[in-house]
Amino acid sequence: MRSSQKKNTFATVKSKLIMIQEENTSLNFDPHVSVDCVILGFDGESLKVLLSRQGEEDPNCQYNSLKLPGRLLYANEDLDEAAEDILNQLTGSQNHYVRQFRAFGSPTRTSNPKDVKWLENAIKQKIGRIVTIAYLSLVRINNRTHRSFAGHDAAWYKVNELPDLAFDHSFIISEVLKELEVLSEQQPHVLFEMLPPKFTALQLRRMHEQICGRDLDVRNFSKLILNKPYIVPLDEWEQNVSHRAARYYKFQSGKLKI
Amino acid sequence: MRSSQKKNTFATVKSKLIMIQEENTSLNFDPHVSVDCVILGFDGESLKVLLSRQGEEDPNCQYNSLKLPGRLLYANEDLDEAAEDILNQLTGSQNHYVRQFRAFGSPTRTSNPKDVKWLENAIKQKIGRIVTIAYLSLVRINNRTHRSFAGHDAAWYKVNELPDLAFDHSFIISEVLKELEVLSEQQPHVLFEMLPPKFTALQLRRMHEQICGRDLDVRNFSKLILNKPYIVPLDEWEQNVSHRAARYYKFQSGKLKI
DNA sequence: CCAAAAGTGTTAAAGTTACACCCATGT
DNA sequence: ACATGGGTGTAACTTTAACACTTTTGG
Repeated sequence: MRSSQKKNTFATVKSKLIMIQEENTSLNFDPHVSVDCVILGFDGESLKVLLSRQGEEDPNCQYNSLKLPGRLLYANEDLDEAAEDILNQLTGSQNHYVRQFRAFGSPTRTSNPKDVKWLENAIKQKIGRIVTIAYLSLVRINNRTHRSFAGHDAAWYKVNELPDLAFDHSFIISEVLKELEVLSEQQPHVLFEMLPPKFTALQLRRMHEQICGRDLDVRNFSKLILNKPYIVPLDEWEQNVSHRAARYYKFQSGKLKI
Repeated sequence: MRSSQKKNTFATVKSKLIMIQEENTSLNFDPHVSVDCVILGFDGESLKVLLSRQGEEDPNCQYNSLKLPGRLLYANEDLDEAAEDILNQLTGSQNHYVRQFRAFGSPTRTSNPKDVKWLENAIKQKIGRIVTIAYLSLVRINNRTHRSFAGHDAAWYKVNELPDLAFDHSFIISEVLKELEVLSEQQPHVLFEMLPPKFTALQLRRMHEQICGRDLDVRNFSKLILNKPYIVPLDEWEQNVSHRAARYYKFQSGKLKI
């Protein structure tokens, strides 16, 4: 033991340092790897995305304080595990849909001066570059969802009215929203993760309208969606509404033949 | 200049080394990031994937010598750039389709002893973990494509008859093939990157059959595909075939309304 | 004239779109 | 009674799937 310690002469240590520095700046430079989650929900009116706020709400703040929830990847952690963990930290372990979306690795994605400032402050080390793996997830908005995450507040924001976000997070969200439109056509059943256990036809239709960005015909929508075997009508109706009460439906995950 | 050099005292250098080592082994341990390309082609009969062979063809070789072409990400290089570069190294700068597919980052994906052996041999440093960003690309198979890549041979292999591959590359390919089936339905025009400039209806149909894994009706296929505006018939026919000569078509990338 | 692959149309079924009126409830 | 949103059906059109015979060419 001792004898191996003794090998740390100035020359040896310095050569190791140079080796590592070269490694970090040349061919095999290793970027940091992070996982960011685009967590989407629907409140009956609008599509919303869960963002975490870093630091003060001061509008003169020196860095972009709103960002997607995410963090650097831990050692020995799978990408999917990291995404699940981030999600659970924020929303508890309720049901949700989560899927890898895409990696974003532009060398300039962390170069905005405001973001550099934040990174240096938050991570306490010089960050050259971060390759992030973005995840798309769909959850139900409820009160428990407003949890703090790593000491920072998380809150829901309408996807149509987003302020400036850190890094390329605005871009990532816009790409995810395009993907969501595809998803709503190909696997409409995953969208039910965003609805309450009981929902009306109107809620269901509004959600689809928000996602595909246009109004849908009421009658055609009923035929196409409400007749699916995985949507079952309940013997419950709205209460105390000043018009004919709407029926409630539930999602039956059993057989989801489309 | 000189005075700043002098700051590299033993203590300073050693503390830097420790800092870097800690950074590499604790919470924010940084995995290596690589880009691997699933390069697909069609030879008129079968779907094929371009694999690179590392080292000898000896069946008793100590490591899995066939793998997807790929490499670690360079500093200041975008993910898409890396994929394009890998592709160009192998195939020249002909037309091709290339798109990010998915990141694979299981901590155990590099733990097969054969693969560890190869990594140590090839990269000359201890590799804890590699997160790879897999790309899907479609190219035309021609003679120029059989290039060497970083000193290793590359060759086409039928996707239905693949031998064991290094790491999780067999899995990555199988996932990409599922994606290709989706792609062939949603953006059938990208498939033309795999066909020669002139092709017959039979070649086109065989390609689709290989991708979707079942036989297609000749007449329906003609109606659905050959009538697309982006497929234009030529006044050329096969020569010297012992049956009625088939017409050649070309792909017109101008207006690809589906 | 035979073998081998090319080329071509019709019909039935399913799915999609467009469109308008009466119903139930609270005020 | 009225204002508000709930709920329902039909007809035209488009898309998909199933299916068989004649044509061209070389040997």
